[in-house]
Amino acid sequence: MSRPRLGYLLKHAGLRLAELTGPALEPYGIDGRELAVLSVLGTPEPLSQQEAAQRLGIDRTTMVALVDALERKELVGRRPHPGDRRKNMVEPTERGRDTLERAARAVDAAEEAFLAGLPGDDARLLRDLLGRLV
Amino acid sequence: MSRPRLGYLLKHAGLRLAELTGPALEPYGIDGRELAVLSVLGTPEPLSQQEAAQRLGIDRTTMVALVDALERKELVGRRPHPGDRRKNMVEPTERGRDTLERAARAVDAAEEAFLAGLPGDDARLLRDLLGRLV
DNA sequence: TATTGTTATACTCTATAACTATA
DNA sequence: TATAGTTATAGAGTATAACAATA
Repeated sequence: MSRPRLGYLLKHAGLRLAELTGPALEPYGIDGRELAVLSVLGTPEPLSQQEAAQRLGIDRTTMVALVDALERKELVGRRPHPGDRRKNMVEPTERGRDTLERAARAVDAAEEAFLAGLPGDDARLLRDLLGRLV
Repeated sequence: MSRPRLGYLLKHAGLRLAELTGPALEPYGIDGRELAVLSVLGTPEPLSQQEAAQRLGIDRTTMVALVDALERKELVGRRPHPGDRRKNMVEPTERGRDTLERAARAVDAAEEAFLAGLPGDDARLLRDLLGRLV
C-alpha cells in the first residue's frame, strides 16, 4: 500500500499483536479483555462495576458479562457496597491476583516479541506516543 | 491506568481516531473500510476481488459485501476478467475516483487533527513505527 | 427523579462451510 | 481437482432500551 491510513495501521497492528497475546494468555484461561478488567480491579482502590467500566471506556452492560465470566472462573467476587446497596464492589480473589500477575508477565513477553523488530528504544517511544493519544 | 497494555492503547487510539474519521467521511457516503477498498482499487493496477481482499488482509467473503455496497453506490464496477472468467475485476467508476480523492483528503485532515497534540516530528514517527509493525 | 446492575435485544464485523461456475 | 465468487450462517463484540432495586 502506498501510504496506509493511520486507522488501518492501528487496526492491523492490534490484530498482529493479538496473534501473540491470544496464545500467550491461553494457559491462564482468560482473554485480553478479561486481563484488562482484572488489571483495573487489581489496584489497591476497590471499584464498583461501573467504575471499572469507566476506567476501561466500555459500557456498563458490557462489564456485566465480563465480570460474570471472571466470577465463574473464581477470579473475582462481587459484594455489595456497604454504603450504597445499588453498587457491586468487585474484587479479585486470591486466585485472581495470582492469575493477573502471571498473565500480565506472559503478555509483557508477547508485547516484547511483537516489538522486537524496533531498534533502540523505539518500542518505548511508540508506547509513549500512543499513550499521549488515548 | 498505571501502565496500559499495548493492545489497549492500539484499540483505543483507533476508537478515538474513528470518532474523527467517521464524521469526516459522512459527506461522502462511505465508511473507513470502504475507503480502504476504494484506495487499493484506485491504483493503476487492476485487481480482482480476491486480490483486493488480500491487499487489505480481509476475507474474500467479506470483500463481497464491501464491493456490493460500493457498486450499489456506483463507486466501483465489476467486470469479468478477460482471460479467467472465474474472476471479477473491480474498478472504480469516474465517480468512485472522485470520491476517493476527496474522501482521502478529508481523512487526511482528520488524522492530522487527531495527531495535532504530538510535538514536532512525532506524528510522522508514530506512523513510521506502526508501519514497521504491520 | 436519578443511578446501578441486569436482561433482552439488535447491530456490526468477521469468518467458516457449502454451493456454482469456471479452470 | 483447484480456484473465484457467492450465499447462508454463526460467533464475537458492542450498544440501546427497559426493568428492578436502591438512593
